[in-house]
Amino acid sequence: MEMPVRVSRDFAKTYPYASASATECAMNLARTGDLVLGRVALALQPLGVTPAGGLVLGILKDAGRPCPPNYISERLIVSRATVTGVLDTLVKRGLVHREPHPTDRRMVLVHLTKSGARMADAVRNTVHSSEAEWMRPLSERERAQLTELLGKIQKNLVP
Amino acid sequence: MEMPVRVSRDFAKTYPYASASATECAMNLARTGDLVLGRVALALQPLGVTPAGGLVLGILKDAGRPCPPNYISERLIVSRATVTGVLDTLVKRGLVHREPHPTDRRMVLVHLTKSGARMADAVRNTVHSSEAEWMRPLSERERAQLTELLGKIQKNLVP
DNA sequence: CGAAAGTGGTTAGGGGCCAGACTATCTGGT
DNA sequence: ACCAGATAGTCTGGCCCCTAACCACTTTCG
Repeated sequence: MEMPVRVSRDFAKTYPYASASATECAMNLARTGDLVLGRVALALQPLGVTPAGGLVLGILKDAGRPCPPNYISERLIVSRATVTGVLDTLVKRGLVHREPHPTDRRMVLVHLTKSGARMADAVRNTVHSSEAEWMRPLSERERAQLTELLGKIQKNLVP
Repeated sequence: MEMPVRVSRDFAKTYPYASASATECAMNLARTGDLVLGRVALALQPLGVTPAGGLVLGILKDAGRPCPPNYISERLIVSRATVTGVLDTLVKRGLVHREPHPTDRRMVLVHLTKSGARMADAVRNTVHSSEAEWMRPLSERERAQLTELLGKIQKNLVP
């Protein structure tokens, strides 16, 4: 497969209303993002934790105190239903446990266990050292450029 | 949320072995890729087809003839088991049907139905016109830069 | 020829993600 | 005090994705 992915030679003729450069950006963005996510999953596999689980542990660790699932869902930019599922698997692995909120009985507080806290550190270390590896072919200048370009797209996409 | 996503001020102190620029690239890559995929799903929703299903229809359309699932799985860079599932939902929607291979009895050939072929076109049109929208904030020069940078990362990630 | 190795598709089981529905609980305004 | 609306967490049912195991069929090779 070509890298980066390119549109076919007659793209402009087949899709006159489209933009070849935009399509190439979108395809390569999706592809590279997917590759990176796959690599994260691979790097975390030996730790016995999934990317989603690792992110949740990091959020709890950063907060420095037990948090309700709703807080996690906002940070992760993911639905509350999804957080319920991720927490279930973290509980199964003994990295986290749920306790009722002392005053608001609608809520639950998610606590990091000892091994959950250790795992949060291990995840950060693993992921951050992998990232340096992945981005090696880019100079500092190119990395700054890439981040800027991605930021522009995000601003346009998020509103 | 900041865009692009930035690492905290004391990142270098907390993770001395890591690279802040690499981490920012990775975070924004994952985030932007995810945003784009979400937008694709959103754009396709009115058509009643999912991104994975849309890609399969496109592969069949491009091939111009019935294809075995294995071929689709290689093109999609996805496991055969996943293709089985995606085909099941396409069959349910009447966009595709399976026929036994005439000579090799291990295989199946996936045929586009009439409405599947129409859907393949609709998907392409919808996605390509959305892409132009998403990339609007980038000049032609910036788009070329972005594609090049992503290509470098891919080359480093794939082997 | 006939067994071993390879290939193609599916199934089973584990996650992750979502929308929508449901329950329990809080809060605000009358 | 009370009820309507907001909020928190969960469950259901879909879809996507993976690995491993399985079965049927082909190919290869002694």
